[in-house]
Amino acid sequence: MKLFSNLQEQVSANLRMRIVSGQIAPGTEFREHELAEEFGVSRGPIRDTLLTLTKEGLLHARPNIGVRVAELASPFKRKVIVRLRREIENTALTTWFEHPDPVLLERLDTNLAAYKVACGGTDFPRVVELDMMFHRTLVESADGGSLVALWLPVILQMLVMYSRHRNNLMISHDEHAAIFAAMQDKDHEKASSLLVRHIA
Amino acid sequence: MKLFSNLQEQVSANLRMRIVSGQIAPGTEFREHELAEEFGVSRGPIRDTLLTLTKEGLLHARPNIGVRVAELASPFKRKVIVRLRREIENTALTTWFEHPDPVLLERLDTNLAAYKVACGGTDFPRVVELDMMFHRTLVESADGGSLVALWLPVILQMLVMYSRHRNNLMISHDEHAAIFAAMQDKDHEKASSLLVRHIA
DNA sequence: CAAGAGCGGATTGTTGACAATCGACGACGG
DNA sequence: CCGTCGTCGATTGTCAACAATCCGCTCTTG
Repeated sequence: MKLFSNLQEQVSANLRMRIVSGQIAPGTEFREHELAEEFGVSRGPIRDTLLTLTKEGLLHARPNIGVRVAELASPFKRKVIVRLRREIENTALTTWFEHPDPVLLERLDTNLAAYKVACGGTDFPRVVELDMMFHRTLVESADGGSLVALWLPVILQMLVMYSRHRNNLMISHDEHAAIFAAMQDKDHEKASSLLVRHIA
Repeated sequence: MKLFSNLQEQVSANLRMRIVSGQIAPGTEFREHELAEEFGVSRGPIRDTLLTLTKEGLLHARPNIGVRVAELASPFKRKVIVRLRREIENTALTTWFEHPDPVLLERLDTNLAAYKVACGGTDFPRVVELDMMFHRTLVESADGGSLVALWLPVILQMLVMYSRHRNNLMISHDEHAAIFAAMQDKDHEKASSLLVRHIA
């Protein structure tokens, strides 16, 4: 089974994680031809990828000039982003507590297990990916995942800011586990409080 | 002076406004070849356009199948979107009141004049565009416009829901004018209240 | 008659070549 | 010596042809 049906998604997923995990520094310039050669594809899918990541806020594109990795968000933007992310994820959490579906708990449990394993390994982008996947699973559970598209650019901005420090992601796992535990206990108040504090 | 440097932006702006203003119904399928013929360009820029509008939430794309105009947002999603938009725009307004720059007032005044004229005309997409531009100008004024990218998908979703009824947009003008007046009077409380109530 | 494999047309995905545009460098003139 | 203009190389923008994939239809088969 192929994970991605087209090249654009493969390249996008790869580059996205490399940027978000801090492997590529802000300001780095991308040349379409270089990327095409590196990934062994033509410039077509590369152009799609650059457009995608630009819309996600990870790249900054200027017509006829080129594209570069976006600079870190300003303190002002950070504050707004934190509030937006809290708004979205806490809404999803509240929705779940209205009809607590055990399927979500299963998925989060699976994620936490994989997260713990990844923390002991050396594949850093993988750790970032699992961190993000925990929250994505939560957001997807509400209203058929209609909020994911709005939520994605927000969390990507946050990850690119914080994932540079490995320590954050280890702490992150414990906080995820605490939120999960509160959900298992059907303690809405506590889970919500932990989630909001986790997002900062 | 050319308004857009490349074809993709021209086509995107055109289609975006046609969708947002309700000229193209949700569910409508797009064929790349047809659009290419209609706009007199090749499929390349069309593909970029479809990708762009998909990321903005106006289109729904399935790999190897095709793309169609996205369905109207669910009531759940609407509530979240309203809160997100209030969060962003009210933050921008608050920021402005910290250092009230008359340049913003000028721009809003210009917009209101054009808005009023457009309301009397027949170019409906133009009216929608000016409605959106009022809020965009506000959001752009804060922190060098860093919030615009996050704000865009949100307002597009709202416009596509409400712009189907011409009446809303006439009322909208008066509410814009009221917000503008409160800003002129340096009445933060009132302007903020009007803005939040306007966004619903 | 129903279910499923296989064919055919239509549509998207990918590619390499060609055109347009921009930034840097150097020559020229004040 | 400094500023300006023009040329050149590099890079992005556009295009049309080719390949891969999917949907609907038909034909077979139990």
